[in-house]
This record gives sequence, C-alpha cells and structure tokens, in this order.
Amino acid sequence: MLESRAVDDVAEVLRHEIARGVLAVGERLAPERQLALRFEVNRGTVRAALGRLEAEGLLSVRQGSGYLVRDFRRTGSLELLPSLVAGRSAKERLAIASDLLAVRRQLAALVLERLREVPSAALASVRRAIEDFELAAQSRDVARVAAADLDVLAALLAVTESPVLQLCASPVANVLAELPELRDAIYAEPQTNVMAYRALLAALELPRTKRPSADQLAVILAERDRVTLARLAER
Amino acid sequence: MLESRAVDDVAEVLRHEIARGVLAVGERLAPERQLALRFEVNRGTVRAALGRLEAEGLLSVRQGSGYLVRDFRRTGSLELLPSLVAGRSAKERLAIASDLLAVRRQLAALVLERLREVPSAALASVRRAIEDFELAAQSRDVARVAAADLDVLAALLAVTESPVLQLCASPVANVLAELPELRDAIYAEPQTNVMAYRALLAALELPRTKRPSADQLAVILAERDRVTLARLAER
DNA sequence: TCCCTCGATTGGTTCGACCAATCTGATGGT
DNA sequence: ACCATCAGATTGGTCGAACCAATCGAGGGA
Repeated sequence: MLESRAVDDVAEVLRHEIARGVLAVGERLAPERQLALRFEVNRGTVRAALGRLEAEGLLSVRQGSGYLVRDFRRTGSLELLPSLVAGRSAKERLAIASDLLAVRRQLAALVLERLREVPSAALASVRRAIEDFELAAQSRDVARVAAADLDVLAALLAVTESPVLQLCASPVANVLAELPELRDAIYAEPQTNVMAYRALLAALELPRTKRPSADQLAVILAERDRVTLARLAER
Repeated sequence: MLESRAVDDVAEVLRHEIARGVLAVGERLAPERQLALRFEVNRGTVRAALGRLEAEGLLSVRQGSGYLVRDFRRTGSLELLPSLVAGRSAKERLAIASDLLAVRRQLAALVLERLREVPSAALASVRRAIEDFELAAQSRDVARVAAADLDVLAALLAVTESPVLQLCASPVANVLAELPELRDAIYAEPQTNVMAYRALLAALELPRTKRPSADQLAVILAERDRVTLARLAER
C-alpha cells in the first residue's frame, strides 16, 4: 500500500495541532532537536516537515530563535481545510461545505463570463472532457468520477487562458476531492453533473450572440449545488 | 540585510524555471545529487527546496524514480503568481491584475453577504482596523498602507467566522502585496481606499433592515478597482 | 519473444559535525 | 538600583558521508 513517508507523518501531526489550536498563534514550537526526539525521527526529517509547514504559511522561522505559529487564517491556504474539518460538528462541516460551493460558484461565474466570448471551436477540448466525464459517471467509482470532473475543470480553465483563474480555481476543486463527505455528496448521483455539463456546453456552443447571459448559466451550477447540499444535510 | 537562505534561492530558481516552462510539464528533473552540484549546495539543501516545491504542487516525487514536473495550472496555487508574472508583457500583466481584482471582488461579495447579517456591534474590530488604515494612509509608505489593508481584511474575515472564506481570500490578498506594480497602483492614492472603506462601514453599521443590498455594496469595490486599473493601464 | 534477475540509479533517512543568528544571564561600571 | 556589555548557551542552517528502499533497465535464460 501507500506507505507514507516519515516526513509526511510529522507534518500531518503538527499541521493538525496548529489547525486545532493545540499550538496557539504566536506560540513558539519546540526546538527541532526536541521534536526529533518526540517523533523518533532524525532532525533532518523534522526539518523537512517544518519546511513544508513554513511553505504552507503555518510557521515562521528565525535562525537562533525558533519557529513561531502563524495565524493560518491570514497566511494559510485551502490546503489545510481537511485538517480544519477534522473534529468539527456536523453543522459546522455543513457550513464549510456550503461556503466552499459558494466560492466555487463565484469563481465559475468569472470563468463562464470569459467562455461566453470564446468561439465554439475552442470548446472542442471541453466537449471531449465532458464526454469522458459521462463515461466515468457510469462507473459508479466516485474517485474516478471526481478525477474526470477535475479534467473537465482543467479543460474549461485552459480555454480561459487566465493564469489567475487557473490558480484560484484549482485549489478549490482539489480540496473538494479531499473532503470525502462532500465529495461523495457531489457525486452520489453523477447524472446530475452530467446534465449540468451538457446544458452548459450546449449553451456555450451556440452562436456567440445567442448565448444565455452569465447569470443564466450560473443558475445551472447553483441548482447542482443546491441538490448536493440537500443530500449532505439529510444525513 | 535580509540574507536569504540557500534553500530559498534554489527553490526560487527551480520555481521560476517551472513557471516559465523551461522545465516542461511531465519532464523529469535532474537527480538530487546532480542538482546539488549545479547549485553548489549540499544534497540536503536541495531536498529541502524540492520538498517545498512539492508542497506547492509543482513537483511530484517517487522514490527510486525521481521528480516529475506537475501541471501547476491544475495543482498549483496563487503563491507562484509572482514567478509567473516575471517576464510577461505589460499587456499580459494588466490582464493578470484585472483578473486578480475580479476574483477579489467575487470573494468580497460573499464576505459582504455575511456581514450584512451581522449585528453592528460585531463590527467594532473592523472599525478599529479601518481607523488604523486611515492613519497609515497618511504616511505615504506603500508597504505600511498595504499591511494595514491586510489588517482590515483580516478583521472583516474574522467577523464572517468562515474558515473557507478566510482561507480563500487570504492568498488573494497576500499575492497582491507581492506584485509591486499592482500594489503601487492600488495604494497610489490611499484616500480612494479610505473613502471606500468608510462608505462600506457606514452602510454596514446601519440597522440591519436598512442596509444596502450586497450588490449595492459591491459597486463601491468595483469603482475602487476601476480606478486602480485605469492607473495601471496609463503607464 | 517474453520474462526474470540483478546491478545501477535515485529518493528517504540517519548520524555527526560545524557555522551563524539569537537569546540569556552574569558581569561590571555608573 | 539601573543599564550597557560581553560570553556562553540555545537554536536554526548547512555540510558530508553513509546506508536503506523503491524503481529502472540492460542482459541473460526459458
């Protein structure tokens, strides 16, 4: 199986402690040599883990002084949402899922704005990705469906040619796949997603002047998320 | 001065090469030992740099096989936008700035939606942050103004109590401060920002039933960004 | 032709040492 | 009593070498 590396284990534990507040903001971390004893790994391994957390914005470090816990709400990114979700109440997890889908819709609105201006021919790659998604949707393998959905998003984002939209949307999409509860709710009935994509594609392949407004397109995605949240709430 | 660490230098060079496409997606990186020779540092230092890039989603690694360049458009995040901006044409940089501000507005819309439902008393911390921002705005020190603006955002996000909004909005705000060109354009006339914040705060401190709609509030931010982009375009 | 095996390659971890920045507390002067 | 200063301890940063573990690939055998 996927034997995780020692460095990942150490980083995971510390990340979790920061996310849960066991290590308060501004607090000093134990020295590297001490952490090495605690986790029973070499100091170099501890350093690798701490380096990752620093890159994630969870720690700051000064030579001779030590590591300080930063305020992840100001310097963190979505990557650590999974650690943040662990141990929260069902109600809180539902609120998080709702917010996450809302953010996705807001970003999708920008993407759709741009796609409305693109010649239909440029959507060939999107059509292919959606057709692959339809195939995957029949497999009932949630992981495979989720992967195919990421491919659809990548195709859509590629057409926008906007690095900003790509770099903003990708983390949102990727974190969805790392929240099993939410991911299962999204793909519990993949046909819902297939229908939404078909509707979007049909609208965007119309002649440019006849395409629905961005608001009208957004309705399709809003309905999809509404279904997902209802499914999530009734558990 | 700020003597950067060797590990940061190595990571920066490799990050830049990936962002610029010198290292193509799917390509294998040179082995660690070889990179150590190239950069004239220890292999452990190279490993630390590669570990950061892996955490940033730029590389994948398999023991015995090596490092592969991932598609940062799918697995990266906003952190690497600065590397992506370097070397682009003025026109492209303007499009990036425009997109970035558009994303910020979309996220701000969600934040304002929630703030409209919050009792005025909860906005005391926001008022304090805005007053500090007004003081900083008089200093004409762009870095200080930008820092105070981040404090305002943090206060706004804290009121929402939404970890998702916090983790989504922070990277956007932080990357703005790392793009000098855009940052200078935003704060060239700080009074513009002060006026916008005052208007927002006044609107949100009204009795809940008398507050303007989220759309009306969004207009204030849109106007602010319009000014910024005009300033950026005329250079 | 296919498959297996074994050596070479490459990342993962450990150990030990030393350098550099910082912190702390004792010292000594005012 | 207060404070500046300095030396030693603490702590992160880098280095070098060694060995383990997963993978790859060329050569040989069925």
